[in-house]
Amino acid sequence: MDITFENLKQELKKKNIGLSYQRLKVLEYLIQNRCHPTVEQIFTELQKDIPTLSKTTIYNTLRILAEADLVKVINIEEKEARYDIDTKDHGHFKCESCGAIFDFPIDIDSLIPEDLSKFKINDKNVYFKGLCPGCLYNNN
Amino acid sequence: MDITFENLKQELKKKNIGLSYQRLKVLEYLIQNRCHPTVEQIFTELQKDIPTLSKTTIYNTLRILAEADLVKVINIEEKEARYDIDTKDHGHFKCESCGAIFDFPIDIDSLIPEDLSKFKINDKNVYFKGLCPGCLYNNN
DNA sequence: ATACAAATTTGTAATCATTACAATGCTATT
DNA sequence: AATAGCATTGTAATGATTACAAATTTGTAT
Repeated sequence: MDITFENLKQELKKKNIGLSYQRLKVLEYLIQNRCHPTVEQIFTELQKDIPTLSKTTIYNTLRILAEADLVKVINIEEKEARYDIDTKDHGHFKCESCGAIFDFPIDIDSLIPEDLSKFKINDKNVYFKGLCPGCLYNNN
Repeated sequence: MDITFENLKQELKKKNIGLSYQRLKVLEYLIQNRCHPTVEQIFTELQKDIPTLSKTTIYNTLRILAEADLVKVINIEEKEARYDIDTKDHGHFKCESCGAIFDFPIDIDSLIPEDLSKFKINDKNVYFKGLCPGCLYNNN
């Protein structure tokens, strides 16, 4: 299923999550900004539309969306969480020079070892770090 | 190369890292406690041996060991970092019920897609979350 | 051994993302 | 319009980590 605003609204309804203006704005932002934004980024941008916006609302909304599996939390950094509207399995690469986070395809399931056959896996994360082609080229 | 106290001491010398009592104690603790301990755990335990020990020393030591690639930082949790003396590639599974972290073998390199051929990969992490066999059995 | 410089440790204070909580505001239903 | 329940807001608390400066230890040259 495609990640469209309408589809996600359906999902929220299906899961009995109220479609408040703030929540829809957060969703909209995540759909349009696939750069794995931080709470700070989302807050700063949406504040332009909603002057009374509280950062707590962003935290609440993201927690609810994550619990409903509509958003994936990315803990690739030590300090600040990032959020991804794409919940399908894929890897993340963080450039240690420019800080950008890149998606890459990865077939995680094909590598799950026999050792885990008795475990119930709810969440799979593959994080790489290093230097992206641009920074390598510029010797950053 | 095996992970022994003596081998690690050699590594420290080779990298011009002073072999202070505190640093050796941290290494010793990590070798003997492969449960991916937190700073708090390491500090609490070593304090018994070194009453004047400061938590800052644990942080400093772990940062130095990690920079020297003698220890791997595990950011599988949101808040607290964990540390692993085993720097060879392997996956980590965190049980969301009991909190235990399990190692599992995984051939990460075979998964790296063509898309990343122009990236320099310095660090690879595979983190799963879910329920371990024990907790599944006990319906935790 | 002594003195000195450099490295290391220590303790306190600051930082900063996240969470707790209570008060206010909004929405839907009757 | 009244009410109840949910959502938002703002402030204060939490807690891991870092900054920093003083004190201690270590290594080295004399």
